[in-house]
Amino acid sequence: MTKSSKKKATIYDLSVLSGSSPSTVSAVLNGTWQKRRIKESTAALIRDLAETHQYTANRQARGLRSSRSGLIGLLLPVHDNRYFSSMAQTFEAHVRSKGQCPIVVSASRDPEEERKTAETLISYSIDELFICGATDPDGVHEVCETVGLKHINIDLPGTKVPSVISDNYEGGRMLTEAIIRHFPADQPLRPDELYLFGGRDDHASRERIRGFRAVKRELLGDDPDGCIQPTGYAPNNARLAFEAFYEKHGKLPRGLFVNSSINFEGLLRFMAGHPHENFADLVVGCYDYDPFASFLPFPVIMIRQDVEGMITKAFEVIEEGRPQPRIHLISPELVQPRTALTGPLDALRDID
Amino acid sequence: MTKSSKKKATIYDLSVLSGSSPSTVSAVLNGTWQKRRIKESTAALIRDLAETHQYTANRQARGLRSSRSGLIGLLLPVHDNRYFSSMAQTFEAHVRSKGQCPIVVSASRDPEEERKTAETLISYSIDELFICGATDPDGVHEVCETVGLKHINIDLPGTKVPSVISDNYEGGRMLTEAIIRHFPADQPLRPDELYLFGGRDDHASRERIRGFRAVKRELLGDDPDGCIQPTGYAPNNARLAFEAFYEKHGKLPRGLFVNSSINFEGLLRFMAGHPHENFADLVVGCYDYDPFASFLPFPVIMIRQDVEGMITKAFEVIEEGRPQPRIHLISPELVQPRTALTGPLDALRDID
DNA sequence: AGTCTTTGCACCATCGATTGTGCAAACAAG
DNA sequence: CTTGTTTGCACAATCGATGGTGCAAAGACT
Repeated sequence: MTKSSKKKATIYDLSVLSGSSPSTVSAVLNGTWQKRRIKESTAALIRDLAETHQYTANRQARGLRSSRSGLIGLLLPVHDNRYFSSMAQTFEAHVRSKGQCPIVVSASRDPEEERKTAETLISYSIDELFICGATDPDGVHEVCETVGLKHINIDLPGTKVPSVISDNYEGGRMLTEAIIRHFPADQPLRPDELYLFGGRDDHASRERIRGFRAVKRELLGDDPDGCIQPTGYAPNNARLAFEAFYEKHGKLPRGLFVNSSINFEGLLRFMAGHPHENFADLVVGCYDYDPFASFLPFPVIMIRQDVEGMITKAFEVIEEGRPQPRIHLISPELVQPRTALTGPLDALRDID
Repeated sequence: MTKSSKKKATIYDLSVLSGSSPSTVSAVLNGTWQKRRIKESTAALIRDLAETHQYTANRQARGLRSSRSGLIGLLLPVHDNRYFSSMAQTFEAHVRSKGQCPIVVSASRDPEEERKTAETLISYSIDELFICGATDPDGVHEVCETVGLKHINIDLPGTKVPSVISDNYEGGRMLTEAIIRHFPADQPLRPDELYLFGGRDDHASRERIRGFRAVKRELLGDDPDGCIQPTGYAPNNARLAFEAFYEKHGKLPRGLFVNSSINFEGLLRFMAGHPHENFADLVVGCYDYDPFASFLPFPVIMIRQDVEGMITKAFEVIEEGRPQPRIHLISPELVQPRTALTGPLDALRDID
């Protein structure tokens, strides 16, 4: 077993082996060697040694010195849902293509935890932070600001730095209209038959609700307050709301605008508890896309947010110097029932 | 704006402010101060200063000195799927509860990328690496081994270090049996009507196939080779396989064992292309659980792998000194159609 | 041959925290 | 009052890479 085993080679090891100084080795291996007028032959020798000894730079040492780490952070509410996991997948691809290392962490929609998590990432000297779906983006902003960390909001906007979010108003309108139009003309939906469940008092929910109500008024002529049921994002709270409605009316509303796929899981839980109902007349619109949900036994119209578009835009905006804290809207897409869209995974090849 | 803004406080700053030496400050703030016989009053003073100046240790500096980073890595094939995203979610909770920081990265099932990614993580001096679903776990092992990094395999086993995986044989048996038994006695499934699609030549697929074939032979008396269609994991390859079958036979097999939820997406894509088929007689078993898939218009029996159990076991095993490279089997769970299980998200509270 | 310029590289401080060691002051024992 | 012990902390080396500065040797020029 060669000496190369067991401990990583450092520039000092290579310096001894090559007969050059550590700084020369460093310069050669980090690309600044031309600027330092190192001979090509010296560089070649060192590169060779680095190769055979499998040298890779210690990022902590480099980061300590340069106060940059090569890490780019993504702060998510949760991992376990197709919207956010595709966010992670897309984010990772972008970061890796820039030659940096993604670090994706979730903070459970808890403002306190969001700040704590950001602090932790900061303690690793991350270079940039993408704040996605944060409950308190401006709180996270504070902690970034005090250390001069570049950051940007995604999915839910803040007021201090730029935000890249879905056009939730337009999406809410599209989805609501699609639900209404899905009913045949001879059995049109009444205003009190179209409910919105899920979400809470955040920007996205408010905008979707605004779109929902506007379209209801335009197309159905009325928009009763009681049809808005912001139950939060927990599946079980959504389930309880459906239970309560069902208890009271003996059925679900014919038209359902579900605020997210997580809330939609609450609807599934409700349905699992009512195995003999067939929900024949039901039309569901869900603000999020999940391929399996699209093929459920009742019509499910979905909104797919343009994750790729949002991430791309966010990277563009964050590169600008000190950009204005404006909101960039990215148009989402309406997805008809029984549609299997491709996603970030399709970009990967499958080795067989 | 107080001086605390703009740049982070270091132990040197606090050392000046408190009149103590940097080493004293360090000892107080990292908990080793009792061992160093620092007076309680000195410690209190320093803790106070640290608090008001929002001191947090620079992890890169600490890591450089101690050659530990506080980072624990999880290497995934992909993020964007409920199985792996729940893996990430669960992993993260465990790591955070140990006071460390999770770093989750995906490597697209590509052996080369798996090794490269591990190298990158190593360059950040991660403390442990969990290798999940790797195509070449032993390749990753090599790179970990040379630097003495603790690691463990999950989901797909290697031969060099312990592995914690699903009991895929038993799971394959359960799922196959459940599919067969789902057909009424008067219209029993014939051996050539039960196909397995998806997966490839990895340990998990082989074991599932072994279970599948064993049960077919036991219950149906035969087990034709042609019924095994390992199409890889890409949704589109699975779709093409379904397409081809349909082309040839004018219908799908009545019984379908789909090797993963990603492959199942291939089935959806196929179905989207055949909108007028109703697939009335179809029974699908899927080796993975997705709540939405469970409620599709045909019976879908699923296997939920015990992610929480696997992660917990993996943490136990990795704590043992130099454990044997044995395989730990974790039993998966059979999930009947129309079942909405709770997941890692339910452990989070929802603030309203 | 003497001066000036360029080439090629070595030296050393530095980033922030950790940790082994040394040592004065306070206290105890004789 | 002297010697020995404990308390409480400061000092300084160290982790690995970076980058400013300095300087000898080689080449150019007069």
